[in-house]
Amino acid sequence: MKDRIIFHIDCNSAYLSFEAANRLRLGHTLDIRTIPSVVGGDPKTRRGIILAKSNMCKQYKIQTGETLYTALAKCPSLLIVKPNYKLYMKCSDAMCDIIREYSSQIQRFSIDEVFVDYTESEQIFGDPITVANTIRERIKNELGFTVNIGVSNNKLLAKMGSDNFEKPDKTHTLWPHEVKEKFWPLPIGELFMVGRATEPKLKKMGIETIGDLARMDPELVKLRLKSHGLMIWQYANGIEDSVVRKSNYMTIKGIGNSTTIPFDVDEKDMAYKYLLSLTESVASRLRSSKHLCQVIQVSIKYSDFSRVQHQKKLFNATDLTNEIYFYTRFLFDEAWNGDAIRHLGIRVSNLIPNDNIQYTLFEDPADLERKRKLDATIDNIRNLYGGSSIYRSTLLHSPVKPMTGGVEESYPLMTSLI
DNA sequence: TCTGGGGTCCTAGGACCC
DNA sequence: TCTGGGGTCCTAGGACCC
Repeated sequence: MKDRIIFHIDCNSAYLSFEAANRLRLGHTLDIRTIPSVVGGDPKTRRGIILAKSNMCKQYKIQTGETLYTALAKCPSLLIVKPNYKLYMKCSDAMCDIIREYSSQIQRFSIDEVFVDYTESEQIFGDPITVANTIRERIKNELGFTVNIGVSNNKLLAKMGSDNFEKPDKTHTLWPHEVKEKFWPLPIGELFMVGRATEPKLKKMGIETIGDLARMDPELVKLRLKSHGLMIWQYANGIEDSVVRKSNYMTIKGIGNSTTIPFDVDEKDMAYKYLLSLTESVASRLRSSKHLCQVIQVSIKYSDFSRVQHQKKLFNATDLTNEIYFYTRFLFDEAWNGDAIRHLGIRVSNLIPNDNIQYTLFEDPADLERKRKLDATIDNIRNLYGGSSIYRSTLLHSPVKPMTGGVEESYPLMTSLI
């Protein structure tokens, strides 16, 4: 069988580059990439962490994920921009439009990452490196931001090629014959799927580089780290054969929303209000995806950052806001230990298509139809006039918004496995 | 560095069944 | 019968990604 040719295209400092390009397009004269600047949340609402940073932040040792507070201490003149996800989505769409001109086999891995299967396109467009460079130049010239492109025979090596070598605005190959020389010397923490917890375990085994892991006995790694160990051993050896899937939109596994509350909550009623607001978003997204859920999960993060999570499998699948809210309260009561709450989340999963509603023995089908119609009507009003156009009376005179969380439709979803 | 919000998958233990 | 083993379901928690 013919070897595949895979690209991985990765935006450099995505959110910050998108902001910079947009400001220039609007006529600003300052390119915020040339000064210390970050995209981040609002510290007043306790969402103050850095999501993306300009290259100039490096000299101040500002890190992605740290608080704006500590970053400002390192660099008082730091420019802070609030995130604008609608803009980022537009940039991502525009980038994909360019990429699609060169292959129909593309997979949006996240808002700023795309896999491309170039195998079939080679006979039309020619040399993959030349085309990768063309795509890179076109994105820079037409959209105003830069990308790194990794080229190889599988998705893992393509991704490692775009992530781990010189940035920004570069194309790198990481063909299997280059693995030993270019891939193996990298520190083990750079390997996809080796994170905060796995890295120290590997280091304890004397593994410092990706090559160290690749040369280990796979049985030994599996013994210590189970199936995850075997997987990262294969990754270290450049072994990975998943296909570039057109879209994972149809195979969505769950829908969740969560929020950090601007103040600590220690009253059940206030917690319920946030849960209701979250339920409104989750249930409405569930209905618009045309699914019913069979599992509901509530998670609580306390002010000391410890967290608990309780879930329940339902007897009958549902998409009704009120029914989901009922179980949400039940699960919250079960899980909450009375301590001050910082963060609340709701997730629904075990989804099934909504085209075949099971009527229960104990419920009047006409009554269920009425409830479904009510939800559908509310969804329609919100689609037409916005999320705040219709309020639950309990949320009217409270700090809680009628809906909390939610993502744009067709927002690219990623899975932890590539 | 005192840590957002959106996801997915894996594992271990207990309940329950045959 | 107080004792086995295997299978499946459910739940809580952990790990990883961007």
